[in-house]
Amino acid sequence: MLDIRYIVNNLKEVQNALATRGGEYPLGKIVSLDKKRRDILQEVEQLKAKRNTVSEEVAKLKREKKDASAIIAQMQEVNVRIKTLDDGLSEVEKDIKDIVLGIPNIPHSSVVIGKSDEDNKVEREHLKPAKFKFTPLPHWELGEQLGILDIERAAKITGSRFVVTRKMGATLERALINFMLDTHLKHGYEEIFPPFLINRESMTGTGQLPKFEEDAFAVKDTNYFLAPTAEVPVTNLLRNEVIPEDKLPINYTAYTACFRAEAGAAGRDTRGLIRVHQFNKVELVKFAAPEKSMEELEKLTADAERILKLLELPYRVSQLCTGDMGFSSCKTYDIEVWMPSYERYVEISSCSCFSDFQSRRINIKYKTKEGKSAFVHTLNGSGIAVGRCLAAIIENYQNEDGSITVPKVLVPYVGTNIIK
RNA sequence: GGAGGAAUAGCGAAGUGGUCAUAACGCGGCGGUCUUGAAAACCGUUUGACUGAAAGGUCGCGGGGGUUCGAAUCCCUCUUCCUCCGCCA
Repeated sequence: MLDIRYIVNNLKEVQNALATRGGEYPLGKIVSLDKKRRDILQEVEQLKAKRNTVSEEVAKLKREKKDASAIIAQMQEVNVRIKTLDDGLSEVEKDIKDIVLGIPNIPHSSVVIGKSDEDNKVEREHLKPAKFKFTPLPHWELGEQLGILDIERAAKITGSRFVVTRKMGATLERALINFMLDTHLKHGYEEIFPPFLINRESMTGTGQLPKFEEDAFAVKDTNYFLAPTAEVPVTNLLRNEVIPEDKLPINYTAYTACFRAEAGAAGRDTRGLIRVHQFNKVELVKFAAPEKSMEELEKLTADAERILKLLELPYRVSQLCTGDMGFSSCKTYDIEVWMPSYERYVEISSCSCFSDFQSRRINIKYKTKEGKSAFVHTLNGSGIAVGRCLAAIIENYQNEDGSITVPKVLVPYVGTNIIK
């Protein structure tokens, strides 16, 4: 949520900044509604001040055992007016909020301006994709062949876009989760294991709702949603809290299963582990002072990259242009891993700074020693998507005989260096 | 799932319709006096949001709603916590 006062005072600038995202937003409407709000506020507060004064008079008269019925009757009338104004006020406030909640974050000034993913800027690449002397198999074929992926039976249990991992596949998946968490713990992150069911307020806080309700699974007859990412529970961990400045930055890492309806993805990436309704992910979440948040974004991205470096997987990092960034983000780096069967890079992590967009929604502040308080900046990124990582390992580490070499760092976790 | 109790400042806690919540009292924090330094003692200080050019005003006693001229206090509702019972991994 943007700062309404900032919108009102910097209308042109906000308009231009949002235009780089390629959308149009009713900012003028906000300005006029805000004017209306303040007009009502002024009138109703004056009346309330009067009421407070008169109430004191009533108390005084009663104490002196005098008659107060005249001014009480007068106040009854004033109260009717107050009630009307108050109702009008909450209506205007709701209208403003409805609009503001639909407006995306302002891109950071350093972000590349562009329309679509074609305008994203590749920042760096790590390792060259390997050239196979044979035709590499896609992970779903090799996985089924080795009996470590069972997509058909997953469909029996639940439906399409679900997977079952088995034997070394299951072990490898569990190993990846532990390896990722262990690595982040070594680099200053605190481990969080949150609930997978999330209430509406939390989903709204981090921006999944109200705009993207169709992307989430709702639990029938409850107020709960299945977590689409650990970002939601972990960011909301500090909702309505004030953090002493010397505690910043706060670094959390969390493993959760993630659940996504993939409503708009019919026919895309239908095979294998790439686009499924339930997947595992290790997430990184940071809370930082505003002047440090861009620096922390670089660190967070490096922390996510570290996983791929240690796994020795080829990847690249792109900065998303204004037109391709997510709704709440002010700057985003995507990390993409090389997927031989696709013959292209596939997103495996998305690292974003949200400035105070989320913290204003969910009221997370920090307080300096001098007693000044302001909204913190929130950041998060996958550290990294486990399912896609598993797919990348299967494909990039496959051998001609249909076996898979286990990445060196995972050997202690799985107890073998080859899967066959 | 059933029965009862509770929620007030950083913490504990008083206040149960109108001389006051810039909230008694205690602890903690911060500043100071004293001290070579520290402790103790003493003195002072210690919420946030909105609105307004300012003076000022409004709101905030877990959240929301209601009664009243006036609500921390009465009523409804939701949430969380505690105690007991039942069930359970």
